[in-house]
Amino acid sequence: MGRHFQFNRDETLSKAMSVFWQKGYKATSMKDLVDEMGIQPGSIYNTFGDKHSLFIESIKHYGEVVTSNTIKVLNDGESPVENIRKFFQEMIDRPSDKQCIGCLVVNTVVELAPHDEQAAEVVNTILKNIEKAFYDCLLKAQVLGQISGESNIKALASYFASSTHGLLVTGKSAAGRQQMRDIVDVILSALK
Amino acid sequence: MGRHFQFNRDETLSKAMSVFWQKGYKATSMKDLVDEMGIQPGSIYNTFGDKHSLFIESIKHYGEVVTSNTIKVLNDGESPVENIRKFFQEMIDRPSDKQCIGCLVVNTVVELAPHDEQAAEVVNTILKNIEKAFYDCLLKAQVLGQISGESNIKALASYFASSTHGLLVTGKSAAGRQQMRDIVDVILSALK
DNA sequence: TATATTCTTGAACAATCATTCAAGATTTGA
DNA sequence: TCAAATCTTGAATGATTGTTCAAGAATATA
Repeated sequence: MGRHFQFNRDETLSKAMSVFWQKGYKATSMKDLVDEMGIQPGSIYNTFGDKHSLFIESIKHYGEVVTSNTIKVLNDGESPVENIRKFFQEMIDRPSDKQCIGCLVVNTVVELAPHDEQAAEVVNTILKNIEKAFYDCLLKAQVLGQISGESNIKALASYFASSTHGLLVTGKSAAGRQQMRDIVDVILSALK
Repeated sequence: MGRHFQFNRDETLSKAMSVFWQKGYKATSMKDLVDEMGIQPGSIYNTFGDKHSLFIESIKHYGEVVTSNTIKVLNDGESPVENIRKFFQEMIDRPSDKQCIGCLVVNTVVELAPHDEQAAEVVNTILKNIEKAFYDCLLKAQVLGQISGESNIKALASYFASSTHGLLVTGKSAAGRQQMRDIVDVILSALK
């Protein structure tokens, strides 16, 4: 019994995530969140706890979306190597979408991870899962004979993850489309 | 005439830079700066203007140091290719130094560049200079016949810059030493 | 319909933020 | 030695921060 919630939990969490994604943790004020989420401070605290808890839940949500999406792209179709190409092609297409806001996980690694243990743990888990997705994909490629059996696919997986971070940073700077394409071409040459 | 400055401008700027480097722009309070720089708010405002101006000057200072250091490493000795290897070797050795604080330029690209035009311009200039240092080095390598004349060295320069960003992000996460070495090995395989 | 329960509101809170400025300290030139 | 000039100090400022809470609104059960 009692009054029902007037808002959808997942929807408001998604909106909070969006604000943190665009502005970063510190630069996002409670006022920003109230404005964007469309509910009052009391409801936010009642539902999500304090600002930090809301942020942690936001990264977790973001991580789930990104991880499952990555796994999907890397497992689609029948050619693992082609899937990795597709993954990086999508990286190039992203920055022009919306307003070039990069990746919440990378943003968090840079802004908070060194001083926020809880945030560090969450993002490290996400990064590990994405690296594992690369590893699984490379293993398939190796089994299919698309890449040499002598390749160090553990190293390659770490490399692709790190290259992704690099692209996300580069994409936030003044890098142009062609430059991003050039970089991706070289990154993918590691598969030859 | 009038009272002399009781502090060294460059020394206090260097200390401010250090705080911004460790904590980020938003997370650094004026109190932090007063404590670390060892001078009172009035002196800071009198000498550097407001917090934002002090930050801009801090990145510029950081950029000069990093750019000249990169140029030095990439031009040392007689083997350009070997210099690139050395550059990335130093990247691996860094994270354990001090407390793994990454790179102020990359931190700024992520935290401020999308919303702070002035900061964006400063860091983009720095990034362009570092990429140019890679380009000049690769050009030398090509002239010396260390890499193929058909290599797209403009693309390679962008790639090495982006790979550096990636390593700086990866180094801030839970990545271990061996993982960093693995990644650098693959990065450098683009030179073969 | 009355009561208990639960969510919503938004004003109020203390803490912290960046910034200012008048008073004091130090120096130079007269 | 006095006066003008300039730097230093740190308390005070008003704005903004994250958070709380009492009052009001909505719902379920009896």
